[in-house]
Amino acid sequence: MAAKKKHKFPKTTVERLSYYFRTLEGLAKRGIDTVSSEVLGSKLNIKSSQIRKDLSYFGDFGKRGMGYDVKYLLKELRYILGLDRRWSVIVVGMGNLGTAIAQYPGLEKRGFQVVGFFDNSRTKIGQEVNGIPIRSMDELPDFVKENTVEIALITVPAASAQPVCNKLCKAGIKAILNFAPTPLTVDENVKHLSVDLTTKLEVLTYYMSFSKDKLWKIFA
Amino acid sequence: MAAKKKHKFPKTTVERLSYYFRTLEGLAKRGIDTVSSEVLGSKLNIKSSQIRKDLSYFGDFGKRGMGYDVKYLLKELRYILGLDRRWSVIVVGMGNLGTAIAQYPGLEKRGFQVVGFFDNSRTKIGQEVNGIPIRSMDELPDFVKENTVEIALITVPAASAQPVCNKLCKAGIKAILNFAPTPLTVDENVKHLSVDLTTKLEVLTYYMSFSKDKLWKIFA
DNA sequence: CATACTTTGTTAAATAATTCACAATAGGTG
DNA sequence: CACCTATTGTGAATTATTTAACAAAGTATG
Repeated sequence: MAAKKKHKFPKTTVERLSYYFRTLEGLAKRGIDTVSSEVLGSKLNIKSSQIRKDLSYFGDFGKRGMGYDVKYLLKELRYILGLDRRWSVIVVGMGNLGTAIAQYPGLEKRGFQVVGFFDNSRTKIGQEVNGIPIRSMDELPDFVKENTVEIALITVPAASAQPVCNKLCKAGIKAILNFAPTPLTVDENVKHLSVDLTTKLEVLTYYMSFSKDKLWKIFA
Repeated sequence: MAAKKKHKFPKTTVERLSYYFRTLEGLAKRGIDTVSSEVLGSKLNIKSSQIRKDLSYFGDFGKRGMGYDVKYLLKELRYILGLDRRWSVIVVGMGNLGTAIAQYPGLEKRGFQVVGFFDNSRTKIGQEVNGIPIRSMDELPDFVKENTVEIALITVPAASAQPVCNKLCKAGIKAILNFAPTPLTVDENVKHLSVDLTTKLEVLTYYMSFSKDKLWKIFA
């Protein structure tokens, strides 16, 4: 089952796989059961050769002359992206952003089960969001262990992000998605990425001010 | 004043400039007025040569033997990133995410002035957020023109993102930051980027499932 | 003011990512 | 079943990005 090939591949490949997956879901929903790299690429503004190469890092999923079977490729990508299982997620920092993300329906849909909320504000602790209580930061280490939580979303202000991150690492979390606009120093073995609203806006204003270039096609 | 050099530069350079800017702000706040590329790099897990190269695309901002004057470099980066002026921003889609972002203090701090909210839900129109009323989508074109709005944040569900985008382009918006998990087709001359929570999570779960690699240092 | 020390800006080298181009192959057709 | 068309998978070529290395240029010191 999938992931059978050897080579190193570009860091951006995995991100593109996610886009392919999403686009294929749309095709499947419309009852389309075969797609060529050319057609898939045209929907994403990606060259067909890029798609074929990305997929080839993981296996031979297509049929020459015929293209890719949508359902089969979806199954393979689901496996590669780790979406064939459920992941337990906690949200740390229940301000506006944390609360919004906690209720984002896209999480459940992809198998990300939000099982706990944490904050250190007296007024917030004990309140419920989606029927789940907001817990004190002191409860975090035990909670992570008892519920085998693997992923944490950090939605605290920039200044508290690093201490929160340290606590999460110590508690044995496996991955962190950071929404605080600050770089984090994270344990070697903990995967982490940041999502950064402010930086994206600044990239936009740079291009608005100085450039006629289009931005990345992939983000289109 | 800045932006004086010729060459093409990597697409990722602008994003890094934003990180440099943010880090320099921190240094300035701590009263530090000179920094070397080495020290700046160590704070961001970026090689000093990368920093020097990125900056060199835009000008000669440092002094050999001395490093960079923090305040001066901040001023130059502020100019390059278009942060030396105010930008009028609207938010389209006032669900949880839209509401959260509308109240994000980082926007005002960087000169992004949120001047209008739009939604098409009867129950939401007329309500106020931060003292600003939520308006009907019908009012959008006139509002954009009358208030010279340049940036729109799309926080509607994936299915409505493209129609909203079309409306924004027609209304003469200059840039779009898309939070809906779907690719958009946008007018040639409208800059746009997407911020994608789901994709980032899927990248994480791929790496959790299959790889011992660290993720990008820049996002650390 | 000569020497030692720093640290930039830049050219060259090394790596990485994308795109091209085409042989290999599956399926359809007469 | 021979030929035609479509489209993959991939090695080679191209393009893009990062890193190394170092001369140039500044400060500090005795």
